[in-house]
Amino acid sequence: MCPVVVDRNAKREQIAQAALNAFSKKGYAATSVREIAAVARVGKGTLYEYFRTKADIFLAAVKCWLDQFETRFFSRLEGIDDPAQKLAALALAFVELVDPLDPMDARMSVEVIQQGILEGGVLFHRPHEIREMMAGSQKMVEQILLDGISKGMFTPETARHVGKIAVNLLGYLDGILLHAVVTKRDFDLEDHVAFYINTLIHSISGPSAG
Amino acid sequence: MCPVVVDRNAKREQIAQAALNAFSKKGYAATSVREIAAVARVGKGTLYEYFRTKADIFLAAVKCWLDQFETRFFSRLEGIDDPAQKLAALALAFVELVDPLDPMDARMSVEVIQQGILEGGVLFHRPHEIREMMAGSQKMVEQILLDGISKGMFTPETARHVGKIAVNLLGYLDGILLHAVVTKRDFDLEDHVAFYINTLIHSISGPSAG
Amino acid sequence: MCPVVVDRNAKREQIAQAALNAFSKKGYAATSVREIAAVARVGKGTLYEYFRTKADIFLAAVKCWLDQFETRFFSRLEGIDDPAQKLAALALAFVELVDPLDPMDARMSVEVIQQGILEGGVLFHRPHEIREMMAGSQKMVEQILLDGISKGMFTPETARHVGKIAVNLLGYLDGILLHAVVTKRDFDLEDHVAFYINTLIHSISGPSAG
Amino acid sequence: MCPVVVDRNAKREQIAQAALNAFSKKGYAATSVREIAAVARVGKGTLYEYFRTKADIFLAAVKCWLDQFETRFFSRLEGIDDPAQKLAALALAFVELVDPLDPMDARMSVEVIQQGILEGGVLFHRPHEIREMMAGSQKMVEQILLDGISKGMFTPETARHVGKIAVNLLGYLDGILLHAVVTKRDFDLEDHVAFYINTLIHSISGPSAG
DNA sequence: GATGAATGAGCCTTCATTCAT
DNA sequence: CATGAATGAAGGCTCATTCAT
Repeated sequence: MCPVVVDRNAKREQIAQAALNAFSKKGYAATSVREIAAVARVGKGTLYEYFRTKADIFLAAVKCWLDQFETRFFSRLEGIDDPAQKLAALALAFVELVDPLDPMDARMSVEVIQQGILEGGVLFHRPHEIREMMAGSQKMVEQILLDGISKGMFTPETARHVGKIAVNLLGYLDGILLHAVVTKRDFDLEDHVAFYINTLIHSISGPSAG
Repeated sequence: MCPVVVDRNAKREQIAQAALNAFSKKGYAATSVREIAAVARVGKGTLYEYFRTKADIFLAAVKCWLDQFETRFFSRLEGIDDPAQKLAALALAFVELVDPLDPMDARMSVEVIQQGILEGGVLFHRPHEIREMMAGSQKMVEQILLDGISKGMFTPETARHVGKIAVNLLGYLDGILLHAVVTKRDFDLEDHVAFYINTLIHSISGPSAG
Repeated sequence: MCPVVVDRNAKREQIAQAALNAFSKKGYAATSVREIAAVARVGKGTLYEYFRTKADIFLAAVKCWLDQFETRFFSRLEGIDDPAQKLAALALAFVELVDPLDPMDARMSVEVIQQGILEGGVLFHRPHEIREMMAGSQKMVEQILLDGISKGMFTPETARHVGKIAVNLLGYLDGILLHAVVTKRDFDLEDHVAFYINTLIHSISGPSAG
Repeated sequence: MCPVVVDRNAKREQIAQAALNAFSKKGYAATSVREIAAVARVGKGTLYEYFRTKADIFLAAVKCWLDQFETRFFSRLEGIDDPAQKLAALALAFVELVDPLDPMDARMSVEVIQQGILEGGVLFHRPHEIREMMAGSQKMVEQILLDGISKGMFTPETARHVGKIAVNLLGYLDGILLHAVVTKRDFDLEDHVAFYINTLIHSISGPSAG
């Protein structure tokens, strides 16, 4: 007559968020379904009402993580117009989003890479999903570069390398973040990134930029 | 009085090598000791004659991997004197050592990072080991830079940034390699790395370099 | 909201009882959890829903055994008032509770002793538990003796030895039971015990008892 | 031409002795063949030159234990003539042979009982061996009693009960020793045994003994 | 819809025994 | 004769998944 209406999507989201917390602490393999259920404050069986397998839960957690990351990320870039400043802001946003004491983001990055690389990894046969995760950021960086060129701030020659520059920048950011996390940050991350960005901007700026 | 004589060290090494193959395919958690034994072509019990635990086997595999990497690496740099060329060679060595079809190295990198980052990871409480693994490469890059400065090829100002430049370079290389592996190399890795190195060298070279 | 309701305590008890049967047949070490599960008619995994380890199962089985023993034991002594008769009844109860064809009690005694004595035994570091198991019986015997003294049936001098007499009696009973079990009862157990009790009672009875 | 002559029996004995030490510390199941070999200071393979199985080693250890026990035992009784004193000496010999700090004897007793009682126990299908182990002591006690009777120190009626008295005495001694070991001797063992013996002797002595 | 009791495949590890030397 | 390297069966235990309620 009056069935309890539950927003299935909301609950899925809640579970995915809980799973994200769990997975980013101990990784996919070491996180048990029981733990996820406990963190999500639902019964173990309930998980299987919303997801078919543990792997599905992981996928949802990854999506959850990406969404949150994007949201936080864009809010950092809002209102910045100058392309050079925008590049710097983008890089620093990456950096600042990694809390050295709770480096959930970095851990999830590694876990995602892991699961995508390894045979038998949860994402191994889903290159599409992985490709998609990365495409967004690349487009964004390219856009900034093209904008700078059209504004005359970056040399026209830069146009020939936008793809390379974007991929390199994102690769660098991921790599330096990993190093920071792995070494428990025994170097000044912000400083290093700023140095990289300065060099980059300098190399693509026209002579008038000096 | 006359027991079977076996070179225990050689056998350890052989097992470690086999374990390396196994671990780099499926990761630590997903690789069972049974599989390791099968790859090493020994009985399951034999593993425990040479190692106390699965974690110990992993450690040995990591060491094995590092050793091999260093060996191959140094052989690439032999006989190169020009600092700029040396930097380029170093970067390309990194790149070329990652076989896109069997990217063992990248996978082990990720696995090692993983085990070092994650709570309960095999390397979690061994930051010393991890730090050590990374220190060698950094020193090497710094040495090349200083050499270039003393030879007047790199600007004296570069001296103030050798640490940063080295860390950034290595971070970049790891990051871009990961991207290459994860995306199954849908960009031209060598080209991207060459571009990065050119930009770097250009930015630290004196005006006469132009 | 509406999960399967199971009386967890009842199930624990049921498993403990099954474990008791298994352990008393083959001992702690030689009984596998698989066997316990089979006897309890549950899955292997289910055991671990109710107990943390095999050792915990053993402990529960021991408690189960003690409880049952006490219950059967007290029912034998009910309604007997005469102290001498009570001593005799107590001894015979011990005896009769050991079925020569299924001498579970004696076997569990030995197993408990074993696990308590041996380095690495499950009960080795729980002297408290063992002490407690034994204290009850001793108190009971002492009470009977004191009762007999106050009724003038046992000599006042007996009072000085109640502790010794009780410990000796219980030691004797355990020892003679073990012999009976070990030798598969090739002597008349009841007769021997009766003889011992008669001698004991005679030695502590006043001259008027003659 | 000149083969090394090794006294196989001596080596067997040496191994059995080492095994005895090992078994009496941790019991049959928990003692590994490797440990026995280590204690015996021989190679693991060597054990199998002298024994067919671990069970055989245990048997030899048991025999070794019994032999030593008897030897020590008889040396205590030498030169005592008075039957009553002899009984007392015999009982105290039992007691004194159990070192409270290294209660090897008691542990071996339990282990032997264990292995004889339990299904699958090493001695389970060897009742003959067990029977034999016990027969010697019983005969000895009976002999003392008969001697006392013929000397007029024990009542003629005692003759009807020599078997019972002997079995009871030995049962008592085993039982009280076990209690002493299990409770880590929290009662005065010698005192209790002396009390038992006094009562026994008193009950079988003629009126003139008073 | 929600739950947690139940399960067995599969994990890492130990160990008695064999056998080449 | 003496050895220890090699082994696989078997052990205790975990955990993703199912299912009755």
